[in-house]
Amino acid sequence: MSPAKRAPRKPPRPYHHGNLRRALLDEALVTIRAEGVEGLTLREIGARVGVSRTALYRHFADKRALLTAVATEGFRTLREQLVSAWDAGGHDDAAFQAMGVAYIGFAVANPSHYRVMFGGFVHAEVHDPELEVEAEGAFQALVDALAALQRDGVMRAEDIALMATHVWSLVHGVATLAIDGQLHRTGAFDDLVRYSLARLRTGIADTRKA
Amino acid sequence: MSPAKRAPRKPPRPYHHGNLRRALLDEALVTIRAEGVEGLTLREIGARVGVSRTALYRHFADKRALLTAVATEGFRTLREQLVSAWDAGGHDDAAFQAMGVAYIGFAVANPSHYRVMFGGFVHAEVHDPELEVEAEGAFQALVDALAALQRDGVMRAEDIALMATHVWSLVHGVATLAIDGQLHRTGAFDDLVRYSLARLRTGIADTRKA
DNA sequence: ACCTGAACACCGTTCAAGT
DNA sequence: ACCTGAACACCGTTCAAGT
Repeated sequence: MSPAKRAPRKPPRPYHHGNLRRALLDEALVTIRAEGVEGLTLREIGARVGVSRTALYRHFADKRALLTAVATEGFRTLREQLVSAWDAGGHDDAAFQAMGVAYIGFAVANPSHYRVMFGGFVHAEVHDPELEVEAEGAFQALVDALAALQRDGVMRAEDIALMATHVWSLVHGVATLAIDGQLHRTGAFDDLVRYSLARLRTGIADTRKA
Repeated sequence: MSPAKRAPRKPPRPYHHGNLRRALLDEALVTIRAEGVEGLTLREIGARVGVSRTALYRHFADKRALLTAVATEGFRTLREQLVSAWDAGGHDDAAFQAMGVAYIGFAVANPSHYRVMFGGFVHAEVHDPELEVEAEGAFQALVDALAALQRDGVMRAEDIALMATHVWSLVHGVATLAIDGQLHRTGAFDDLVRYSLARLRTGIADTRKA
């Protein structure tokens, strides 16, 4: 049979040839967004993608491996967005604020990803090297920015790991409270982000005479 | 043979007469602490307490109701510890730092409670009045302290809800990162808590001339 | 290689029945 | 009132078998 005349009567499934993995990940994200991580079932994902319940095990060792892949992807995207904000802003004080907005914005825009990244579903004593690399990379973007600002005399010249973790804690706190619907006591969300980042900056700014 | 005539051969179960609820809650906490909220199964709790799988439904409507009860209890304890720290410290600047230490300390000492309180297992659009009251109470303890400090000219006279949420975000961020094992990049945990609370204070302190 | 159905050992929850 | 066993409709995962 020549390739020319063998047009298949049944069009091949779009996930064939290696993109089943991608389709499963996308479907997982949609499901988590709609029903929470708790509501994620492998069977339903398979059904939605149009594949048997066990097809998923060709691409992921188990359910946790799926979630680890989601988290890994999330850290990579987060790092990209942090670096973008820092670079686009010109590596100065305002760019740092923009990084903070980008961090919280990522979490609020991708709550499914963020919850899997930090919800304790993955990190509990599991050592996935790829996940570790991406998580480290995102943290490093923050460290790099702070180091530059310290060099320029904008921020206090203090232990960089302590300062970066302090900053991370604040944006992580705002992000998780927002995602978990705990901010109904406060006014507009944008006002909170602006206020919180301004107070953060005051707390770590270098106020010595030049 | 028997030690005494009135000694029952089968000692009565300790959970009878109303304390089965208490026993179930305690066992749930132990299990969550050991295996995470994910690993909590009603059947195992029943078995551990020495009761059938369905006995639990006499005291809780369903699994979520059990978790809601755990969360409610957690908010109540948290409020008590925050108020204690604030009162014992004499309602001043140092007492506020002590409140911060108490908040983070509660989370780290009671990760099971804390995870259920904020892990998104309960709060998603569920309106439990008792839970709401206790959560509000804990937040109010923070608001009250900040209001007093604003009155005394220690903290900036800014929107109290914004400021309280900012403070809450930071301690919540430190607490959750600690619980989720994300702070291995930083040095000693106590140093981080001290540093972070000091930078928080600088950020919201009133620096006007008297 | 990639996918499938059947099967296994679990879940949360309901319910008729016991004391 | 409080507790029980049996039953139902689900899970994640394994495995022999198909293409």
